[in-house]
Amino acid sequence: MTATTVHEPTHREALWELEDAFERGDLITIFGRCTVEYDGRAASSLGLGRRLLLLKPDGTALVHTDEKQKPVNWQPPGSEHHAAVRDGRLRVRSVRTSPDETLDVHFETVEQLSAMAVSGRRDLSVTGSEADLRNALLDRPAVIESGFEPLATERPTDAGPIDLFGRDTDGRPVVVELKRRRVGPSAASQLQRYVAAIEREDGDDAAVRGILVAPSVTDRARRLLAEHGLEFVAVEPPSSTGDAGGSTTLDTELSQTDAVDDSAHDPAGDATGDDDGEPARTLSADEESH
Amino acid sequence: MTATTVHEPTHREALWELEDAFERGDLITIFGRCTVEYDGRAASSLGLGRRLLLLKPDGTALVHTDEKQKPVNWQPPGSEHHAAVRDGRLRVRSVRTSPDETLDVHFETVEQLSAMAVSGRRDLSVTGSEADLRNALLDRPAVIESGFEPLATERPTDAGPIDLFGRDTDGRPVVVELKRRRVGPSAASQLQRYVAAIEREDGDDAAVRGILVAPSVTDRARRLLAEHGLEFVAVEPPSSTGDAGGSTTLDTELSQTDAVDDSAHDPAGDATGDDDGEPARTLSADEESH
DNA sequence: CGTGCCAGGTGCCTT
DNA sequence: AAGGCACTTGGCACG
Repeated sequence: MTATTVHEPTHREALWELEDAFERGDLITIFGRCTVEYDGRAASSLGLGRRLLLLKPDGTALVHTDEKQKPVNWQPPGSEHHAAVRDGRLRVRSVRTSPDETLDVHFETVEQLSAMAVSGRRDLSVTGSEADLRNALLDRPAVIESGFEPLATERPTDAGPIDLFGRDTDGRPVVVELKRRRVGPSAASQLQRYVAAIEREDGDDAAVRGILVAPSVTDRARRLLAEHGLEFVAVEPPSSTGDAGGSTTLDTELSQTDAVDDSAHDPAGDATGDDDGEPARTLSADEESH
Repeated sequence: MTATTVHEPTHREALWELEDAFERGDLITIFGRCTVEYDGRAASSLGLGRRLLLLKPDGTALVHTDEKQKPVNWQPPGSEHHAAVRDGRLRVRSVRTSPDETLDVHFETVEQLSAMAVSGRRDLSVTGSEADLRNALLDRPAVIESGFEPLATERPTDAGPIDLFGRDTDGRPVVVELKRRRVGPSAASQLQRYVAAIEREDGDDAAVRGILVAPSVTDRARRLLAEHGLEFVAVEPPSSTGDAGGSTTLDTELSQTDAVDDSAHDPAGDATGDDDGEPARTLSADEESH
């Protein structure tokens, strides 16, 4: 049996089971009436109630109620779990250092205690990240702008690494900041910092352009972009469902190593057209008043 | 009994128990060998392995392994849980809309299924937040600067709400941005946006000062502050280390004013605020509400 | 280990 | 509902 459970144990029985489970490196769940106190980076206290305590062999401790996704209290991995019986009651204490933090769970009653041997693949691959978006744009740089030439990704600057750096058809340096979701003012500020850093470092007389690539942008961010002469290109992240008007959709089905050249495969009906103002994809922030 | 558990049920038995537990609004844990697939804002797939599935009556679904604090897969509150037996195996599906997201857990074997009736106080009071820091500073504005006069908190601007707004002894407007942790460049940008907003809105000829209040600042952020003529004041956030008692003591340490640029308005000495000659006072940011 | 930044961030609150 | 932001953010990658 890979899962052992005791129902309504005495506090001392629970303690024995707990220590055995710690020994085996099991994943442990304890359900019962308890109080919770946390003290460390902040401090909190939680009155008596039925909750689920989840203890992981890596030192994680999670206190869950019947609501919300986040635990009401927790302790990060690397903490040390200790169990003891004080005043006839089970106390589970999870401690870590730097910063010093302590989580105490005092059980009034233990209704159930389970110990499970957990194993299995933990390799989870998530697609749809910003890195995926970047790769898609490297495959099709024209999505950003016709003739845009990528030169570097994660180019380091004084202000931090630039998502995508390149040149436009006029040879002007272009800083591209990628966001996979609708962006607020902070992203505009971030782009502005990068542009300023490149202007300082390269010291070129050629003005540095800054382009924010995201599905959409909030009003404040749009104004902030305009203030700094930055641009915005609407691009839906890869593998996203639905299509918002005026934005380009990237499909990353090119994961096959064979580079199927589908450059002619342009789904949008709008002309790939002349380089005079084509507002469908690239819009200058100071002209698009909405 | 408030917790019912079945060990190694058949998939069909597990389904019955599950549906009963859904009906009762129980907190449910399922432990077994399973695969997990998620598709929505992103997409992921997880191969066969022993994991713990936690289903909450509010629609939350969490898949936990033996490591890490965050679940390896999840579904936020408001989702709908569905259970079914397909090909003789239990499948738990959690779905939500806007955005459309689906989480599928296919069980090869169900080793344990528990249903628990959870109730209890959920009122958690956390001290040490940014709001606490702000209250402490309202009590002792001299910590920011001798003679600083707070005028408003959360003052709205075009760039968003300002944490703390006031005037210095010369009557110049001061924008204060509070952070409870060591800050990076984004906080400096945020402060800069607020200062610019106030300068636009008030249109005063009096230059607007910006002060970042935080425990410490990274190098890049420091340089960024200097660039924009912004200032930094080191203040430790209220912490409750050393006392596990009921009332949280917030001892706000007084640190030296650290004017970043040389055009410092108030260099050296008197900003240490020793003019009020008080021993470090304990500031209660939170009335004993329970 | 600190620094910086993305995240399927989550949660809270205001407009 | 959308926007803006704090968070015991968590987690990762890099110097």
